[in-house]
Amino acid sequence: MVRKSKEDAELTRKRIITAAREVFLSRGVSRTTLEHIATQANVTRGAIYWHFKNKTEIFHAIREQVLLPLIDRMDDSLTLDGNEDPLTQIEKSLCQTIDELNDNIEMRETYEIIMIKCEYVEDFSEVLQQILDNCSSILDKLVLGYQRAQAQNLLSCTLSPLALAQDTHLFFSGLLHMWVKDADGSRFRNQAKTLIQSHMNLRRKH
Amino acid sequence: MVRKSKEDAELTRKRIITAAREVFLSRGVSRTTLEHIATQANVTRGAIYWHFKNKTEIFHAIREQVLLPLIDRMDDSLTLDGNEDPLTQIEKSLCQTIDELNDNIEMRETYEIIMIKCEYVEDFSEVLQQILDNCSSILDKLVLGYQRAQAQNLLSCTLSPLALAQDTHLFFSGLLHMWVKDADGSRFRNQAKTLIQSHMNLRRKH
DNA sequence: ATATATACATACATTCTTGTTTGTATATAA
DNA sequence: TTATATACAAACAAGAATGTATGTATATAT
Repeated sequence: MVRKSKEDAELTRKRIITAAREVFLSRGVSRTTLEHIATQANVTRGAIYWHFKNKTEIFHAIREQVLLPLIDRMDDSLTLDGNEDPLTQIEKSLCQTIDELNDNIEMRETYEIIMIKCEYVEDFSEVLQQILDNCSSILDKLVLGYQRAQAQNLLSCTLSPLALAQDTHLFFSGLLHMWVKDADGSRFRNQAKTLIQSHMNLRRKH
Repeated sequence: MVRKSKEDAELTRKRIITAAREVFLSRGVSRTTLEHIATQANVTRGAIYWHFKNKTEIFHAIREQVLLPLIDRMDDSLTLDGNEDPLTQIEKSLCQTIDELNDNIEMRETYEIIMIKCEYVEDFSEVLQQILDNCSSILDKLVLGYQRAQAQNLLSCTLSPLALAQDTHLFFSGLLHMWVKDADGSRFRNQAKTLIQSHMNLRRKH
């Protein structure tokens, strides 16, 4: 049998994406061949070429599958003003992302691939720009949070909301990178939340 | 003519390293072949195989050429207690690294390769451990600085020196990553020092 | 019921890479 | 001065990896 129903086809597509994520993770993006992915997915390269133009397109599919939902959640948790104070809100939002990394295998693997199993050249260099754009949008949300904190007189210092947001953003970028690299968890993964708490306490009045 | 003097041979070795750095930067480590490097260095693969076992060894040579001196300088500027106060000392040390990245082409290119043009799998996964070890040593130096700052009652908050050092370390890691990704300089490179200043001001009393 | 497009598998041709082997001119040591 | 090791260049062999072309069974539309 060859021809599958539409649902079956969509299923193979997803199998290919999952397989690619697994192989990318263990072999790195550049070193994995379409044959590797095909074997892992129990299909032939024919199937892959049917669903995707090339390896780069699979990479983008993996990214979208995980990143698009994440951005939405990040947006929500930083924009919605609940009944928490702004600083707690920021803290919870950061912690929530760490929780996601811990709980969501696909997200964790995707992050790991993006950060340390991929070379940003040629086709992939545009991803860098996307990452920077992404950062800008997160930064904007943080600025809003700190502005509200300032308005409510919650801040321990006179730094501008922008400066605080930039500092938090860089802190969190560093944390994510270290989180990924710290495979055994001893240095960063296990104490990520404590680090976030300290970071936020530094800007809390009193 | 084929056989060169020892000095000439050492010179070709360096030419190969420089060529490799340049090609790694533009094509990524995985996608560059030894032929690429040879062409760039105006030698044949024979010369490369004479001086290095394989591509991985060239990568390590590039890393050592830049990283070993850096670690020494970092050690010095954080360990030596000059006549500055500890917080200023930390700030200057961080700024100095940024200056180095701006001024030293080899260092800048090497950092870029290590951070976004290299996949940490197989032979390269051990580099991750080295990076983490490196971080530990920098963290230790920062802790010492903050301990002295605390002893001199310079700190604005009650956070432990360790917590402050971890926060600074993560901030600086994030900054370096963004510095590298921000090729056009608009978002991070041009204001790196301001960001460092803000970061340190956050912990200064007064 | 039949035609057609779909969802692949299989086979093929071509190009890249790598590692090794062989050759060789010449510094250098003895 | 001669022998030997050095510092490469050039040639060779073999295997990967890619993209495409072709084959084909079967959903699905008509």
